[in-house]
Amino acid sequence: MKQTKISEAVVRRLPIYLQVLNEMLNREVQTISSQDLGLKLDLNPAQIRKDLAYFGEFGRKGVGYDVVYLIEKIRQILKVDQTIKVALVGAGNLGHALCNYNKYSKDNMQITAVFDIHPNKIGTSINNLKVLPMSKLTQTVAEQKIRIGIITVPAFEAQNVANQFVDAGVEGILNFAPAILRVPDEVRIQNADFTKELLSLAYYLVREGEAQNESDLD
Amino acid sequence: MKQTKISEAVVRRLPIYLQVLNEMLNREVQTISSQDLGLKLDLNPAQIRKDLAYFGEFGRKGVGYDVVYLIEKIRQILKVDQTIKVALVGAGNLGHALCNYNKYSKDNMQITAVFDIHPNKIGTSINNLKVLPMSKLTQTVAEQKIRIGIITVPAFEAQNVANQFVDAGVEGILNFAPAILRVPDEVRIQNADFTKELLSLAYYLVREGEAQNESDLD
DNA sequence: TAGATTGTTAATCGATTAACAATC
DNA sequence: TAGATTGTTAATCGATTAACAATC
Repeated sequence: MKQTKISEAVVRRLPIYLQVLNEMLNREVQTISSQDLGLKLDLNPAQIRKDLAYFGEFGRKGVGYDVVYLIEKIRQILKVDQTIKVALVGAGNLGHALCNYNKYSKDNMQITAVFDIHPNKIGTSINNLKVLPMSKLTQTVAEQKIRIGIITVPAFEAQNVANQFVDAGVEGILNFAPAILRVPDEVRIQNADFTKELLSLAYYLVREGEAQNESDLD
Repeated sequence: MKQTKISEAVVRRLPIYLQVLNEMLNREVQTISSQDLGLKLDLNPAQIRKDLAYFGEFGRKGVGYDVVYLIEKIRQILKVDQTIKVALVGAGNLGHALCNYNKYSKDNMQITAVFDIHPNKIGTSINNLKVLPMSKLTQTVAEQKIRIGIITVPAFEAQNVANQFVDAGVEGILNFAPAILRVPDEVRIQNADFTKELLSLAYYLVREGEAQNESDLD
């Protein structure tokens, strides 16, 4: 109703807030101000207040935000107050890593099915999950009400897997393959390709023989 | 000299351009226009031209961009025309995955040393690299002229590893742990935490029982 | 009450896009 | 020459920040 169309930048900050809030929870902090949050995250307090205000009035003037309550609210916003089921295709090292993270996560996102294209992977177990053949994907997604697909296959297989996820009816795809995927508009794609992260990090290196001259003007 | 201070958004797009250009190269395409690139990437052609123009005049009016030449130029900008050495701490599944990617990558970023905190990992091999104890980190970074550190340890160990990387003199850190790391300003931190990616993806799911009403106004 | 901090409006800043002269 | 496409300026759009009344 009041939803003005939330920008991606805002949505990307919500999980970061959640992370700090969970840390606060562990330290049994009751209340946190936008000021404190801003200090921890190098963000402007006004921005944090504005981000949260898109979704409701979660704070108390003169006091700040109740940690437990704000966690609950952000979880609702992100829809992880309910369990969200996730399927993963690509039972390699990266697939294993994600399944393990999953096991220890407090978030309500659960990888409940793992698939692979290659016969030698099928039938092996990851975290008590049997690796299934791709032929079982559509059926499993429907039966288990899986809503998100994760792609951890090599780039050249990624589009094919994405197509199958889309046909099976997932609403979002997290893609780790270094490939540009085409999917219908109604399916959300999120890319998490660390080769690109690494390349953009390299940009900020100082080229050998080039002095850094940032301090010149101080 | 002409460097007006390039925004992060621009830097993050450069690896994406590089990816498409490499695909074009494989298909033996000689020349590509900002129009075509924009179509492939869902980006505005003017934005692409502007991004590239920050760094020089790489195109030809009426013709477009020479694929080979532009790849070369973007690699120079990202500083991956030279080999950049990378160290990784955390020889778990994720560490393995990154080392493997690395092996097949055409980019000049090389993981040349792997470390772990836990004695049972030390001495094992990943991709012909012996896993070293943390005590060897400083020395190895110096000797091998390693410039980037990757952190693939659990969250509670991440800050400690980051400190050691900083002390050893790396210029950038790619952090996969779901933790907020504090490092000096001159060290660049890039976070690649997929738990956050997954959470922000969940935001775009349609809550059960809520009809999607985007098509109402068409 | 005095101090602190929210939610929100207005001001600022920066990024994206449109438009077009230059030119291949 | 006519058509295409760049590099760049100006216009637009959107995101961040400052400021402050409301209020705990």
